[in-house]
Amino acid sequence: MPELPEVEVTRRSFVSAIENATILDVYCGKPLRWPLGIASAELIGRRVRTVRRRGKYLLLDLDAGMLLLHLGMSGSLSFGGHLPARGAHDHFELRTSQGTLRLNDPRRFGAVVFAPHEDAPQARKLLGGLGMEPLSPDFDLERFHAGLKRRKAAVKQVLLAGDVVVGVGNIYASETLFMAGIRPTRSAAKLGLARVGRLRAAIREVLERAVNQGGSTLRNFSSANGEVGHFQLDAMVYGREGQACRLCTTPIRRVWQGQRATYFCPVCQKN
DNA sequence: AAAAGCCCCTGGATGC
DNA sequence: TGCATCCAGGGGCTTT
Repeated sequence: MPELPEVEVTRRSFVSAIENATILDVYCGKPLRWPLGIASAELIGRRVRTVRRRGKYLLLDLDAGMLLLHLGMSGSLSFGGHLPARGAHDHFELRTSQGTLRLNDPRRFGAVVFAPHEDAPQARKLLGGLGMEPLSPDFDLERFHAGLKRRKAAVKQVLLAGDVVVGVGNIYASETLFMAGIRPTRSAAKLGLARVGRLRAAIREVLERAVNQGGSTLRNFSSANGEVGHFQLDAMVYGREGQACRLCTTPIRRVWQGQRATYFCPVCQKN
């Protein structure tokens, strides 16, 4: 579900529909990861300026303050004038003059947090440590290389940590390292410029393609306006333990790194 | 400062 | 069919 492409596709699917809408009512269901941080009544009457994205966070800019929204592992948004009746996992709703924004999140790892402004502690706590945006021009080779240089941990885990580059989730981490021919357990600091260059290209390519094709469909992703993503991630390694590598037929291996599965081809990803 | 573990929660798949 | 176990796409927090 929500890796960077899904979050971006979701944003695009409702940003123009919600811009300039006035908040009429707020619904909070079961608690999410953190409390909203403001009495919901205080949001009523404020207007939604626009919706931005930073990493996997959506930022709803209000005329006073902002809402930071995260989809966690199982969250999805819908926006519309006539949404179906609320279900058991619909835990947050913003009813506006232009439609209702609804968060469905079975596992409730997601969050909606109010911050008075982007430099306020509530926002800095969540956004402060984020790395470069992979699809923006500031994701250049030198800075990426420098960022990896000062991390001795395994490159897979550095990608996931998001403090060097954001938006590379567990699936894309395995996939992009395969594309770049890099062993996931390799120390990030030890990667040479050529490999870092291949990794950077792989990250850009995969994420960009997924965004352009409407979000990857790791299961059944659909954006806030109900459109279904068409990008079938044809995994080269992810989820393919024991199956033949699509390039060299060697069985794909699975290892655990920081309580998460990593997949790689021992031959195509020598080091 | 960085790295390693832990944990939040529900549901689907699998195995007995 | 029922029940237990394992696993899941994230990431902040606490402990080393």
